[in-house]
Formats: sequence, C-alpha cells, structure tokens
Amino acid sequence: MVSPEEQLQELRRGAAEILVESELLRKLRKGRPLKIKAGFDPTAPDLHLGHTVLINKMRRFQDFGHEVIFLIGDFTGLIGDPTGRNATRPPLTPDEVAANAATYQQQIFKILDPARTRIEFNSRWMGPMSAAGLIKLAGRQTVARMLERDDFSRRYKGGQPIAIHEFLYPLVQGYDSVALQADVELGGTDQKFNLLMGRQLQETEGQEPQVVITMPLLEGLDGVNKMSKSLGNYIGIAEAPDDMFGKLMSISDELMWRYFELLSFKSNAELESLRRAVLEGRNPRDVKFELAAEIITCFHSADAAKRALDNFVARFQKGLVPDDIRKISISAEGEDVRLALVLKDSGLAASSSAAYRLLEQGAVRVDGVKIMERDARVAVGNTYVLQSGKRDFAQVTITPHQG
RNA sequence: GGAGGGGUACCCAAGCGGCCAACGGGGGCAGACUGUAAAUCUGCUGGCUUAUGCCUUCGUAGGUUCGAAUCCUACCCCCUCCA
Repeated sequence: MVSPEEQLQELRRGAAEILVESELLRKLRKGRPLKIKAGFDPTAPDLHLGHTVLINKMRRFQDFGHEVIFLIGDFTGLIGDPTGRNATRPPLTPDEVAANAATYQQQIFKILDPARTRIEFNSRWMGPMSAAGLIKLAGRQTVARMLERDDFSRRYKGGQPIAIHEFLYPLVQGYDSVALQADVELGGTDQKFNLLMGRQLQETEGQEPQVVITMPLLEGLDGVNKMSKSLGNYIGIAEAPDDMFGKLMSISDELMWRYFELLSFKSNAELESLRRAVLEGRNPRDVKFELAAEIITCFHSADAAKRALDNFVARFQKGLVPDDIRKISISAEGEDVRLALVLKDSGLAASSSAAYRLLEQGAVRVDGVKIMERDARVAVGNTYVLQSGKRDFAQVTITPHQG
C-alpha cells in the first residue's frame, strides 16, 4: 500500500490546481477507496491524447486502489456545455448515446482498469427528477454566483444572450457529484467553475465536499493551441501506430517534455534522468522515440511500437520506401498518361492543379526518381511507386481503360 | 421602433467599374537546413487530361454596362448606437 503522502506526491503531477490539497490528503488517509468522478460529453467519443491527460490521472487513482467513475453526461448533453460557443446542439437519441458509450468503453479501457471502473450515465438520476426537484436544485444557487463564471459574466456584460437553461449545466454537473457521493472530481481547467459547484451542492446536502483537481488542457502538435480535432493538431488514440509515431516525432523538444509530464507513466525520477541526459548531450530525438514507444504501446502493443520505430528509422533515416504502403489501381486510355493526372487519381494530390504544383516544387518521385517536368508521362500497364512529399506514398498500377 | 456599419477565398483582412483568380497576414502544402524536430529561409496556396485556353468564386436573386467583387434594385444575415 502506497502511503497517502506518496500518493499525493504522484497525483499532484501535472495538475493545474488541487482544491483543497489538505482535504485530499485527509481523504487519502481514510484508508478506504475513494470515489473519483470525471464527466464526459456523450457527443464526442473520438478521444485524442488531450482527453487522456484526464484519463491518465484517473488511472493513477486506480493504481492506488481507488474507484473511478466514468460519467457520461447524457442528460447534460441535452443542454450542451455552454462553455465557449453558444451553438445549441440537437439532443442525441438513446441509440446514439449507447453507441457513443460503447465507443468510449472500447477506448478508455486501453488506459483504465475495467475492474475498478464504473460507468455511469447522469440520466439515471436526472431522468426521474421531477420539475419540482429541478426547481429545488435551482434554488440552491444565485444568479450572482452564476455570473461569477468567466464566460457567463463576459457574455452578460457584453450584451450576449444567456439562456436560462445554460445555468442548469453547472447545477446538474454539480448534482451528479451529490448523486454519486464523489470524493474527488477531475476536470480540465476550463471546468473549474462547474467542478466547484459540486463542492457547494454536496455541502448543502450535508455531504463532505469533493476535492477538485483540474488538469491543464494539452497543447496540440503546434504547441500553441489546445489539442482539438477541429484544429487538426491532434493525435487520435485510435490512430495507426505509424501515424502516431510520425506525429509525435514532429513535435518540438519543448513540447515533448510537456507530453512526458502529462501523457507518460514514467515516474518523476525517470523523467528527471531523461532531462539530465539530454542536457549532457543525448539526442532529444532518441528520447522522443521513448515517448512515442510508450504511447503506442499503450494504445496498440509493444510489438506495434517496435514496428513503428523500425518503419520510421527505415523511412526517414535510411530513406527507404515503407513496405506497407497503400496499393491503388487506376485506369487510363492510350499508351501513356500524364503523371499529374495519375497523382490526382491515386489521391497523392488533391487536384490536378495541386499535382502540377507538387511537380514544379520537386516533391514528386517515381520509383525513387525525382520528377520535375510538369508534363511528364508514365506508361499505361505498369506499376509504379509514387511519392508525394516526404511521407505520402502509394503503389499505383495503371491498367488500360476498358472500352 | 429610429440611425448607422458590415457580409470577399480555410480564417483575418484589403480592394470599391477594366491592369482581379482578387494586396497583405495567419494557417496549410512543398523545397532547403535538420533529429521527418522546433526555429529560420524560399516557393506555392480555386478547378479543369497545362491550355498566349476554358469554367467557377467576392451574402442571395435580378438589373445597368462592351466589361462588375466594385454601380443600381429587391431580399437574407450580422454588428454598433439611440429608444
């Protein structure tokens, strides 16, 4: 059994805030498994590494013997967290919620231990709640308190509309903690207000208030914006090993340490020795290899990580063509066709105009030979290994057009 | 309800009768340099079986004109100020 003090030390890593740390320590000292709650949106089951920051922390708790509650906010999904945008979202059907939940489970159990994970839906207690119950809940908070939330006050002062039901979001999320009797709730820094709401509601219900731990939002591959699908700066946890490897290798060294802190299960001591090694001259690239290997091992397997590394070394350090490239067959009329059109038809270029541009810029290789003539042609009936840019390959067979 | 401002390519933002496929910035792509790093530098950034060619694009629909993103009319949407 790890001592409460040691647990705290480990749980603190990467956390933006722990409210209140002394309370957490007191709870840990109780010696019983704590209930750790974290809520997830039912609409976005495509998890990326940004989400795993939170899930990793949940895993840490599990490792210390605590019970993790993965809460799917299917009821709150009806409101749509007004944090940020004001787009109203269409309610999900029960089937959609079920499908998303299944996808979640499949993904989170790559990190979490199923035996110590409880999956909950807040519709379980919110669904049966009467209008009277909701009014009673709403009576627990004041408008002034709600307007303390950053985005609410900004919108209010700026004359932007705030719908009444948006106030219900923090209330319901807070009530979830009451219903679950949560000891700890985890969330992103942008969730701080909502998380604190749980503390207050628990107190009014006579429960011991939960401890709130906020985790920073992980920066995306660009190192600037938060990782998100819409910005395209993300690594999905269902992505192929080679893609993960490549993306991880392209992050800056600075960002690498950030990723280590938030995404790796290496101990603080191990990280410290890696840092020292780099300072003493070790190539940061090789340290990045370790990061990539750990992450791919988690979401795929150790074998997959090894293969991804081998492929990477073969392709970029030895300049070889990867051996598992996609194979495409296209058809063309006549003896030969314009290479540009082959590039377009095989998906190596977005359009024929783009194909001509790539040719002019020296980005195209045919069987390893750089081709720069915009009007280059290739023979029909042959198979070529085409390369567009550094990382896009395809084996293309050009068959004669029938009829 | 009244007054004014605006809707331009992935985003921001110029242009305000022809030289506009549309300045500039961001982003993206490619090349150089590397560790496929990052940073930096350079080029490209609507489509079309590459054509001193054609087609589509400046909120939507019409109109004026040899010619419109630019002028006119109607409509839709957004913002600011006043009530």
